[in-house]
Amino acid sequence: MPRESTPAAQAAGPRRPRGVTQDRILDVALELFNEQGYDKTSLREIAQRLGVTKAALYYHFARKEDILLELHLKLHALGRDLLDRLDSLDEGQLVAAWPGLLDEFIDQVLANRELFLLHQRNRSAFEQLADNERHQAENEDIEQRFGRLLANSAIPLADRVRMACSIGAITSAMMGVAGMYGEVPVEDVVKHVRDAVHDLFRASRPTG
Amino acid sequence: MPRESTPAAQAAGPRRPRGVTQDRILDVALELFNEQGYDKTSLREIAQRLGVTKAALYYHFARKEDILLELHLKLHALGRDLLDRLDSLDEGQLVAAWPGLLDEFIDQVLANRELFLLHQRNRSAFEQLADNERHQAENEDIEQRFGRLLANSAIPLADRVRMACSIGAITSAMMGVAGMYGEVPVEDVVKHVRDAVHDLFRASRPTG
DNA sequence: GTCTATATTTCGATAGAC
DNA sequence: GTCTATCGAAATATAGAC
Repeated sequence: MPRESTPAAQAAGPRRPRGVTQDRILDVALELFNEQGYDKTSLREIAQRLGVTKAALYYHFARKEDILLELHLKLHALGRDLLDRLDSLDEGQLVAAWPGLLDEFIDQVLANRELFLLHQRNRSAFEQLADNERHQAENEDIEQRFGRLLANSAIPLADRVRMACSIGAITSAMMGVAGMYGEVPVEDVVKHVRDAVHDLFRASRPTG
Repeated sequence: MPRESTPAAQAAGPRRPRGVTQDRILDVALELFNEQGYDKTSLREIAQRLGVTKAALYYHFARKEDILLELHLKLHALGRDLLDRLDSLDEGQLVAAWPGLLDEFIDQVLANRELFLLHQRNRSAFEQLADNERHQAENEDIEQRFGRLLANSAIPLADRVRMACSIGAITSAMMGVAGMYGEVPVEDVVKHVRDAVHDLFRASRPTG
């Protein structure tokens, strides 16, 4: 039997799928990457689920890596305006503004759970993207900017640590919300997450 | 179907004790997996850095997956006694005991940074291990047990959410400690992390 | 326990027809 | 834009000598 190119698509549905757009590829890829991991997902599988052949994907994306890159850029776009707003603040106002930004971040995670999940579960794959030309050319990586924030000694260390804590707390507590806490409304979970991370910044504590 | 014939290794001879080579493989593998990611690291590279050939590795580990599995089991052993102690508590005492357990967890993360880093950056690879026979036979996965804890409706949701938050906060804030906050002593960072996660459980807040 | 050599598989990527 | 067909390059894994 032929090794690849199992069309099965023409015959499968009542009508042939419309043109394979980049967005459909990205949707299916995101789905599969989250199910199996980026590295364990082959282009053959993506194509199969889309009902096209592997070669068709190469019309839209020159390399497999470019698919992941495109998903990464979506994530990047989300974080960019938050970080831009941070950059416009001086260190004194930054800590005070942080809880508000966390609320926005929580909203973003909620609205883009799959994207954030992808990042959380395929970190090393994302880090490999750093070598990518387009990645370097078009964007400064979000985590580099966040890293500089954490390294900024003008901000008290206690606050920087709590900034890092809050991001980790949010992603960790909200990511697999589906059933993670049993049959509980998502809004309830979110409310408690907001409370928790706000507590990290309102306690009376020594700065240093 | 074990590999068979581990010749006279544990006979307390002056020769190489059993397991030394396995440990060296695991050390190098952990190193490379963290540098490049599990999937992007080939057995050829591991063998090369060890100064042996690829085939030699197969004497010690039947499959590449088994190397990752062994590292996973080390991680599992660390978390097991913490979870065992949790299981011996009833829900009422559990929340009160949590901050103390967090301190121990922080110590474990500190003493095994590379292992925790591996897990954080290769999550999807670890999840693939679930299919592994030995993994299923010998161990109940740590994250499954933690998952049941979070789903335990006998504990107030607010507390369960904060449990999840605290774990994420610790791993997120402490993992890349090397230079993450500039040239700051690790002990200082750890102190602030302890303060932060303790705050998550001492604030006066409504339970629900 | 380690080696050489090779089998086997699968994947990413390309060429060219339609 | 999608297909058929195939290439070339890895990688995992095995066989068997020493």
